[in-house]
Amino acid sequence: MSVDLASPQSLPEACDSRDTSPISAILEAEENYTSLQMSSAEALYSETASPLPSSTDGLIQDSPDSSTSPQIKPSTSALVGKSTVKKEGKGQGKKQKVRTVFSQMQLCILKDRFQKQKYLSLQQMQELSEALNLTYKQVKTWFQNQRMKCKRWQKNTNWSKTSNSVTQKVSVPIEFLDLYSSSHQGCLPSGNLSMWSNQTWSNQTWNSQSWSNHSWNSQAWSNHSWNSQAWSNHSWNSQSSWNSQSSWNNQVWNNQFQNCGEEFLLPQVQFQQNSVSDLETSQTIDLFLNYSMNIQPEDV
DNA sequence: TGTCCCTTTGCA
DNA sequence: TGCAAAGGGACA
Repeated sequence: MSVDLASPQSLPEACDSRDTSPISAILEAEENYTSLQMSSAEALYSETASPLPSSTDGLIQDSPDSSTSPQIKPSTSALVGKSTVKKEGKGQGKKQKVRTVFSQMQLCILKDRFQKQKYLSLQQMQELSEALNLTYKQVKTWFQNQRMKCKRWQKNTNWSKTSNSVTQKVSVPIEFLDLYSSSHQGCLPSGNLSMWSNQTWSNQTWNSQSWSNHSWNSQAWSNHSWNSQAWSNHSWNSQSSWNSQSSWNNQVWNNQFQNCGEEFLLPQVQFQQNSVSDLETSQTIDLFLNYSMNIQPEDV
């Protein structure tokens, strides 16, 4: 795949003044990216079975427990990742499993959100799914899979801690970073991708100098991030669907992640733990968009 | 009803 | 073949 998602040349539409909202712009950019990703066969398929391919369309809606999703909304375009169905054959009685391939942009936003919040309330999941043009169920499943992935990582980490305290210092960050660094690969400006590879990521790479070189500074982030006061004022615990178990788990998970080296692994000014809100979701999208367009936040 | 956990399945 | 989305059972 040689398409450069993030380069401004690839996203001319994102600068269009028709719709300046971050969501629209980012989804529009995503649409272009998806269309570029589509093979000719897929394009043909999407023509004949429009609006497929889309992870949110009929195939998903037909799933047995899709009725549990608070809402199923029709897809409007191909801006989501593609989903495929294996052509008929085995498993006549069983429904074919559809495996959605989330787009890079969707993964960026999902992972960014996950880093800040391991558990989402029903409403938050709904809003996120709407923003990403995914189904509620897909977002829920993604978060669950991600939690399991993290748990496995923690298990391996603990195991390697006890078995090899020497190599742990090196192996843990590399593995852990995969959760985060990989999530941004598709959103980065062209030419910088190598910076985000697991091999090259290091404290050395992301010192303050590197950040200033990448048009990001702490001031920009403080302008776009919620401070602790905002965080304390924003009570997502008040949501009706937020039960005590979820709340507890959320705290445990977030604490676990804070305690397992996140502050060491992540650039100091990158993703702040204290910002969890729907407003921030749009801000995140805004930031990703600006970043992908190589625009400094303070210029916006 | 959501989460955990394991498994199945599709794709690069 | 590994990864990741999704299925499904057990549990609270």
